[in-house]
Amino acid sequence: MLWTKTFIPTLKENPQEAESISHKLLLRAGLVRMLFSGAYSYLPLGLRVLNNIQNIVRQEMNACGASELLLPALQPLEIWQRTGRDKDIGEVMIKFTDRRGRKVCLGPTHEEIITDLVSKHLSSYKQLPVVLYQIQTKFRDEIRPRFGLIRACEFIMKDAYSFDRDEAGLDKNYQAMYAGYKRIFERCGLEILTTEADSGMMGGKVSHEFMVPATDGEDVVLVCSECKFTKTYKDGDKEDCAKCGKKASKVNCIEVGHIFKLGTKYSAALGAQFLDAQGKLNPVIMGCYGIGVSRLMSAIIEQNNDDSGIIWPKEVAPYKVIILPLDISDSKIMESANSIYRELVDNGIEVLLDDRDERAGVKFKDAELIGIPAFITIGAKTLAVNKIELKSRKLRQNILVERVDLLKEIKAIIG
RNA sequence: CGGGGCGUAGCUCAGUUUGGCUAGAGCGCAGCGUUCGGGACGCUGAGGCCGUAGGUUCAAGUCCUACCGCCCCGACCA
Repeated sequence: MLWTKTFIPTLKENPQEAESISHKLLLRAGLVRMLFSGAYSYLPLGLRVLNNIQNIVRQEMNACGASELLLPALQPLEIWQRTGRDKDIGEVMIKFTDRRGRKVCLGPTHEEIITDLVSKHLSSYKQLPVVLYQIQTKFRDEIRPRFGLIRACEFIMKDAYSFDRDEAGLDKNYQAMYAGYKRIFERCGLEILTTEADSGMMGGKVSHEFMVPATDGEDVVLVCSECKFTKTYKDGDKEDCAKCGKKASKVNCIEVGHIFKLGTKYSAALGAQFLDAQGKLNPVIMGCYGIGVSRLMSAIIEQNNDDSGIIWPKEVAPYKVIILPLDISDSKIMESANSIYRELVDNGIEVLLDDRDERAGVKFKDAELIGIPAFITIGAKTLAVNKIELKSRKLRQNILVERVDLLKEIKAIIG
C-alpha cells in the first residue's frame, strides 16, 4: 500500500479528548476516530489490526473445535423476558419499538439467542457436544464509556458457547477454551494474568478472567506474593491471599477475556433439552467464553508502546514493513524503493511505502508512531554504499544489509 | 445519576481573574523561494456563529442562567 493512496491521519500532539495511553495513541496513529462518546470509526490502519486480531481468534477457536456462525444483533425483547435478564441487564440494553409495535433490542450479548437457536434443533445426546462462536458487534448503553475502545457502547466481541451432555464434557470444553485463550493472548503479544472471578449477571458457578496488566486498567487483580494465586479484587475483600493467607499486591488490569461455566441456567429457562442414552430428558449443560476484540486492540497498545508511539507485536501489526524513501524526487531512491516494495509484496509481506513528499524527520516520526515492526530507510547515503538500511521498531537498532539478504533479514524481524 | 475538569481556527493552546475598539500564537493547509537522514526556514495567503440559547450592560470570548458535548473519579462490564 502507498501512504498517499490510503487514509492515515496522524496527529502530532495528544488530542484533548484522550487521557489514557491507548486512547491517545489510537487517535494519534490514525487508527480510530470518535463519533460520540462510546462509538468509534475504525480507520484503515485500525481495521487492519482488528482483522489481524480476529484472524488469530478464528484460528484458535477453530483449533478448539468451535464452529463460527453469525447471530442477529437485532433481537426481540421477549426472548430476554423468558430468562428474566431484561431486568438484570436493565438500562444497559438499548431498546426500542419497531413499526409493528414489537419491542426490540440491540444485542448486548447472545446467550439467549444461541440457546434458543440450539434448543430448536437439539433432541439427542448424540448431537453433543457442540461449540459455536461468532465475532460480532455488541451494543451496551454503558453508564460511562471510557478510555476510548476499552469501554465503548458499541464494540466487537468474540463470544463462544459450548453445549454438553454432562459436567465432564463441560470441563473438557472449558479447559480447551482456557488453553486456547492463552494462545490467543500470547500471539497478540500480551502478558496476561488469569484469575478466578465472580460470574455476575452471567450466572453459573465457575468463571475465569483474562487480565492484561496496564497502568490505565480499570480493574484490580490481587496477586499473592508467595503462591502467585490471583483473584479479581473487589472492594471490601481482604488484601491478602485467599489461598495461603500471605500478602497480596494489587495490579491494575484490563479485562480482555472472561469464560464461564453456565450450567443449565439458560437451557432450563429456554427449554434446550436432549434425550440421554436412558431416554431421559435433560437440560443441556453450557459454557460461554468471551473476548473483547476491539478492547484487545487497546490492551495491546497499553502494553506495547514507548515515547515515540506504538510498537505492534508482529502478528497484529497493520503492516509488517514500512519503506521510507527519504527523497521522492530522486529517481534512484524511488527505483530502489519500488523494487523492494514489489519483492516484498510478491513474497506475501504486508508493506506500506511512505511515498509522501515529506522530510526525513516527518517520515521517521510517523513510522515510529504507527508502530510498524520493520523500517527500510532508503536515502542517498545507503544507496552510495550499495546497502539497505533495516531497522527494528522494537529494538530501535539499525543494520546495513546486502540487497540479496534483505528478505531473510526482514523475516528475522517479523517472524 | 452524583462529584471534578474542559469547550476559542483542522489540531494544540493563549486571551476570561479585573467586560472596552478590528479575537491571537504555534502546528497544519495553499502559493513562491531556500532547504532536504530525525516533526526545516523566510515571505504571502485562506481559515472563527469564541459549544448552543437566553439574560445583564452603552459594550460580552470575558459576567449571570439554562442546556449540549468531551474527559476524569464512583456503580457496570468484554
